[in-house]
Amino acid sequence: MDNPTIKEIARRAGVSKSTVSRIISGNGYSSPEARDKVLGLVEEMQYKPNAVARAMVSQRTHNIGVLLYRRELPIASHPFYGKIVDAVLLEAARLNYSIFVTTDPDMSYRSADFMIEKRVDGLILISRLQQNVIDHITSFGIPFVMVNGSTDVDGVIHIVNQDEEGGRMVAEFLTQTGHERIFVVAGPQSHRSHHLRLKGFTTSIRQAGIQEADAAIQSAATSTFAEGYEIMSREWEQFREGGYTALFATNDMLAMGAMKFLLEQSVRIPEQVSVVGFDDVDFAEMFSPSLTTVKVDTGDMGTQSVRLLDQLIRQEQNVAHPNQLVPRLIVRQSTRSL
Amino acid sequence: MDNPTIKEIARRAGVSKSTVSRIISGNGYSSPEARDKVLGLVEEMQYKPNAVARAMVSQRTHNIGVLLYRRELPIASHPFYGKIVDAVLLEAARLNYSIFVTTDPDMSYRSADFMIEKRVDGLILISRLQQNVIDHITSFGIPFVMVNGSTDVDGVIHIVNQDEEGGRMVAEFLTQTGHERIFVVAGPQSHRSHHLRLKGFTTSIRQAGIQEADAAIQSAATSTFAEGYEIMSREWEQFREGGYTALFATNDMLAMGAMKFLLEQSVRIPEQVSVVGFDDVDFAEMFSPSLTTVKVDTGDMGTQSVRLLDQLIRQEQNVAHPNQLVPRLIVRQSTRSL
DNA sequence: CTGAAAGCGCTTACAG
DNA sequence: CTGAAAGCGCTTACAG
Repeated sequence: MDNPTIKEIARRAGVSKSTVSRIISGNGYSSPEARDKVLGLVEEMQYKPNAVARAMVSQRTHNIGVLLYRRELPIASHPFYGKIVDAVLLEAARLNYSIFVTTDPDMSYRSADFMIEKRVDGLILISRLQQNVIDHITSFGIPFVMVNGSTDVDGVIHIVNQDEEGGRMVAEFLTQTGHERIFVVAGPQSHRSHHLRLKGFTTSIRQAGIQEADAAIQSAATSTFAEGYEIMSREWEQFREGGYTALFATNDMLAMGAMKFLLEQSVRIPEQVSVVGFDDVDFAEMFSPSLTTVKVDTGDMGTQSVRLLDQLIRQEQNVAHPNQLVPRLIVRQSTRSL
Repeated sequence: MDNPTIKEIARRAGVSKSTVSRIISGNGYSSPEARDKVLGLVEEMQYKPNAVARAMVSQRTHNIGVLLYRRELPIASHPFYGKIVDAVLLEAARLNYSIFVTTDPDMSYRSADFMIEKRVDGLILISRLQQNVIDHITSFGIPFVMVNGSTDVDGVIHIVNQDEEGGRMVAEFLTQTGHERIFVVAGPQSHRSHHLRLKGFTTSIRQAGIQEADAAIQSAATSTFAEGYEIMSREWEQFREGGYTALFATNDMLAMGAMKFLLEQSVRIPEQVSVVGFDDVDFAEMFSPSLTTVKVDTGDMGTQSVRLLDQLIRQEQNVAHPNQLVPRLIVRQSTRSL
């Protein structure tokens, strides 16, 4: 029942453990006879090298920890962060790493410490993380990269989208299609992405000579569908009386939550109101009407995070900080020209 | 930079490695003086026990591998399976296991073998897996449980929903609310859950004396939103001319895909057609109109899978096979009484 | 090309 | 209560 060891193979093959090790790992010389014998036994006995023992001597586990800092569910199934995780999984497999996925509802050191005890080769930190957690991780000298974090940190590789540019794209698109009265639902401004999306949007809108926009910015406490719905229902009076022709939310979930409320009030989208989101989560295309949005390349985020982390782990010199990812406006059914 | 070891602590504390080990692990006796000294150093040097070394001697890694057998993205972010993964993550943390999440697009032994090499304590197998993979894993004697697999396997703990019962609930709900002409989109019948949902539905519908239903069953090749949309557009003529007042799909994604097509044809839901799905993925409630569906308790699936696996790992006697989870009909905006 | 020895960082009897 | 020794399953110089 127990897995056979190199020792057992050596015994049966009539050679030393060293020889078996060399043959299996492919490092060093071996005679064809020994090779045939050993490889035959490996096959026959279904020998699987013990990665734990290997890690012990090589001081490399080939494991990477993904830390998803989220206070609540969903975690891995999050419509945005889950996409990053998926890409991480795929790229990690390509580079022969295994992935520990962990979360830390308490936003404490706990899960980071746990990963350190497991001696992961590196860490991928996703979403909101406090400065103190980063300091803590840094103090252990373990390689890590951040993905879409709340804030930039000096010297830390941080993979993010050009969110300000994305916000600008939304503003230009809406103004160029004739919208002037725009209602904005702005996600938590403590998070870099929501902050920059709003900033890019408002800056651009002002440049287009639209002033009223300011008054129509609603702050969302979270970035969820429920929150979008809630805000819209709370501000329904103001919205209706404001003569708004468009709505922009700093992410898709907020946008769709708001949209659902509007649809329930029999507001016709896009005939009466155009709606734009941000992220391009899967559901954006599925919603009815499908949502015009700015696509964030979450696949690239995940892929890059693994590649960069791998470079850090392998101690490559001068690992270049990544360029911010280029967003792309995707026009769907939820918007129209006036 | 390197993590301090027990040896270093021992040296500084002026005691032996054995003593340090006993104090840190809490097994065995130690004097208060030694304890103070050692614990002080642990704190000061930020000592983190090396879980790899511990695993080496204890023959337990406290790691669990989650194998998601899926041919395509999404993986961890899958609207249904991702929920199971989330629950697994949470329960695993509670029981002090770390989770490797892996996938295997080739449906081969590869990722299973990889997990075996990593010497995980056990495996959680989710979704479609071939019998040969199961045989392969079984041959290694590693504890594992299945969650929502394609098929039952003798002696293997398999956590599933009462899908046949759920199908029956849908049929009863629709017939009792006056529907007789029901259009059915049936997901891949090679998968246990789709098969049983359809079976429960058709059996019940026949008992209610409705015969025509048979003719209206459309087979879906996959269980995706795109497939639901595609089928509905392909069968649009037949659907319109058939006078159907209701549509049942064996999962939510198919249902919403079909619904989106209908909405695009200006079909009013539920006024003209009632739609029922199955699963209760997050989107079901968010969709507009929100989808009436049968809730599968994915949270419980994930939680139970970890608990049962833990029992197998700890070699508890007589681990009871779990009861099938009880589904629950959730009536939302997409259905109405005739 | 091969084998004996040391060592990766722990834990666990065992003797004292 | 404490320490020396052996061992978990490998890899890696080193000598031959």
